[in-house]
Amino acid sequence: MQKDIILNGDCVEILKTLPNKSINLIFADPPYFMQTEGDLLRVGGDKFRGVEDEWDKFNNLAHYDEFCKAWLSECKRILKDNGSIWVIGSFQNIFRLGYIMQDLGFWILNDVIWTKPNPVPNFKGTRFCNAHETLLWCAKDKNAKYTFNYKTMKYLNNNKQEKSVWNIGICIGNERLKGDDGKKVHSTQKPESLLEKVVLSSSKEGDLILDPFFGTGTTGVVAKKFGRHFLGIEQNKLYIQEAQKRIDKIEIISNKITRAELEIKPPKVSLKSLIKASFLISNERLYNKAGVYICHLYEGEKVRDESEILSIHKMAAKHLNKSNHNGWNYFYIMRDSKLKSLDSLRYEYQMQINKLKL
Amino acid sequence: MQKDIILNGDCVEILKTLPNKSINLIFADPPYFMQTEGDLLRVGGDKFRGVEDEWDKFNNLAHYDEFCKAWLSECKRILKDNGSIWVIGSFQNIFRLGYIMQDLGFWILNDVIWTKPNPVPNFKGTRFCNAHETLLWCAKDKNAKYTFNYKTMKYLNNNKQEKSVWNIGICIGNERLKGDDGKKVHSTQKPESLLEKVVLSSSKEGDLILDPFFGTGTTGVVAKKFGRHFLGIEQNKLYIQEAQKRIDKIEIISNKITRAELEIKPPKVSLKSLIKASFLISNERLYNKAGVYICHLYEGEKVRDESEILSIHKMAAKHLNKSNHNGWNYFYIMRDSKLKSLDSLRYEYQMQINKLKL
DNA sequence: CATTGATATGAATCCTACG
DNA sequence: ACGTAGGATTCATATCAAT
Repeated sequence: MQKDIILNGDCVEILKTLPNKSINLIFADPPYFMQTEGDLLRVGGDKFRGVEDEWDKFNNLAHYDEFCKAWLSECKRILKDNGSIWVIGSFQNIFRLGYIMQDLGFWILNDVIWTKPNPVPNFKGTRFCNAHETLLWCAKDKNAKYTFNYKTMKYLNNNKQEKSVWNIGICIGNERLKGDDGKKVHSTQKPESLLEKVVLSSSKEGDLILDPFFGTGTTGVVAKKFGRHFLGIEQNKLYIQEAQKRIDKIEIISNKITRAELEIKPPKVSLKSLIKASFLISNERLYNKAGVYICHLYEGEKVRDESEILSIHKMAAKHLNKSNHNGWNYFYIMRDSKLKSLDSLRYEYQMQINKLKL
Repeated sequence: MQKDIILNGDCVEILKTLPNKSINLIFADPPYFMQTEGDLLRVGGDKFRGVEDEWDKFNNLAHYDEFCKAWLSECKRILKDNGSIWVIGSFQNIFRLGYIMQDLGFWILNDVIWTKPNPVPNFKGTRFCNAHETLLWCAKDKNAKYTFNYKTMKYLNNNKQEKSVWNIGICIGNERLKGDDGKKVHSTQKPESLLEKVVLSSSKEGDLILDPFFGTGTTGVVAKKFGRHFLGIEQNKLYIQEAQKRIDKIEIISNKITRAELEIKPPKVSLKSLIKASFLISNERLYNKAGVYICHLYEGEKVRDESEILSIHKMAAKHLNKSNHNGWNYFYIMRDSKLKSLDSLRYEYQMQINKLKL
């Protein structure tokens, strides 16, 4: 299957040609069906140019629904079982999209709010200024596994759990593509920083990311930058040209964030193997963080205190008066009159194993 | 029709008894159909108590849809033509609600995001922390008029246009109703500050506000406080008791904000009537803000410059090189060697008229 | 009384690899 | 597919006890 290309043509027709379960991640920014009528004039009388493109014209809601069912059904078919899909919209269309996706069996993981510090104001003072758009992030079905680089997102959010509300400026300045006439090339170009969160949170290095409404290629730019592959679908040849120019300029970044190295799980190590490798001594005494003796190793896999034989986790929980706790983080051994955590031992063991393999 | 009472019984059945076009504003906080399964344990093993109420149980999405179609249809019937409706939900249900409301012909004015600075975290690190809920604000149909106290909301937002994203803390502390056991009375009590924005933005003093899922009565509390009437529907008698206790304690506030006095429009006055009342002189010269002569009054309704006869608005626009402009704010006359705006004259004229009426 | 620290809790679609 | 065991996972705020 070809990668890192932009296919020119009708979205649904091209989606139909793609093989089943072949895509890791989909980002879709479909027409919003804005249903605007007449001209909106700024104070002073010049015309506000929002979205007036032919691609945003539909006869009615039913027509729009039908279109969305078609492309979303194909997306579900071509998505890998452990893939996920992002769809962006605004109040005009996001309720159509969400409803249809639920009906198709997609399982909503989050609705993410993109709040804009610099939205287009409501010129006429007739409503609240529409200062956000909504993204739907869905797994293929209720029980499907999916990639979520939780720790990466936490790290990038000042070491706090990332929330469902993202504050990101709209695409302006140098990032915004402009034609020779100085006018914006695409009426709804998305900011790269928005796509960066999408890509970093829900894909891995080398993944294939599909964007069925590629436009001027923000998805391709970010995918390439972070070492993912992309596949674009776009009807408009001018957009494709502009997108390709942008993408060709991008240099690939590879670091612990793009490679999602923060997501690496602690090594699976047994107490027995730690004893065998002389990281622990048979029947060795275990202490808590404060250096208080709690229990001792017992027959390899268990620990024993004054009354019971338990797993390290159950024993830790018992002495913390909780129903469960991670024993690796709770227990310490004494080495050279200093406390040393079991957790650090398993990492050291893992490193030794890795060296032996080389 | 009775007001300021809480009706006990089935939501849809009671809605059916209410007369057509009798309600100014609806605020609906329906069950969300959370679809949780099993227990969610906190670190340490104690159970998280979210929504486990019977009222949030439905067989499936189709069952939930059917329920929502029923109560939303009745809401549309009883809403006045110039009324509006607010509905709150989260990603589990808001796409059902939005889709159904669009199908019923409601016209979405805004989807407002309630972002929470203090949400329940995602304990297991499996998704983005769900830190918001969504409110839909809709008019009865596409062409319906509706109340929006734009200037009031702007005033309350540090004189900036209020946006579609509201940052409000969840309901905790003294505001949160607790039983004798110290546990929350209602699992989803909404903060009063949320309802305050709803009521102040989209209703007038004396309006009748319906809440078909009254719960512990936050809507009633805020409605009474701001001089609106309310009508509650609630199945649970305990909730009704608690709500009534809260409401009885409330004292009514009446000021320029609750009375929406900032919304008063400039008086509709003709140039002719200003001349007739001697606020203007026939053929009087008009100046711009800088005191530069622009044109003079011409036959009562128009103004004339060196080349054209136009309305004051078109003339202002012409001299500003715009396609339109408010002439009342652009033009000044000379009185006692000082400039005086046409705008101030129409207010003075209006005041004189009002005094004569008394 | 002010400050610090421990504990409780809020609309939640909340684990996963292995046998 | 299903059960089981191992073990990974939270932020803001209110309350209350201790200093």
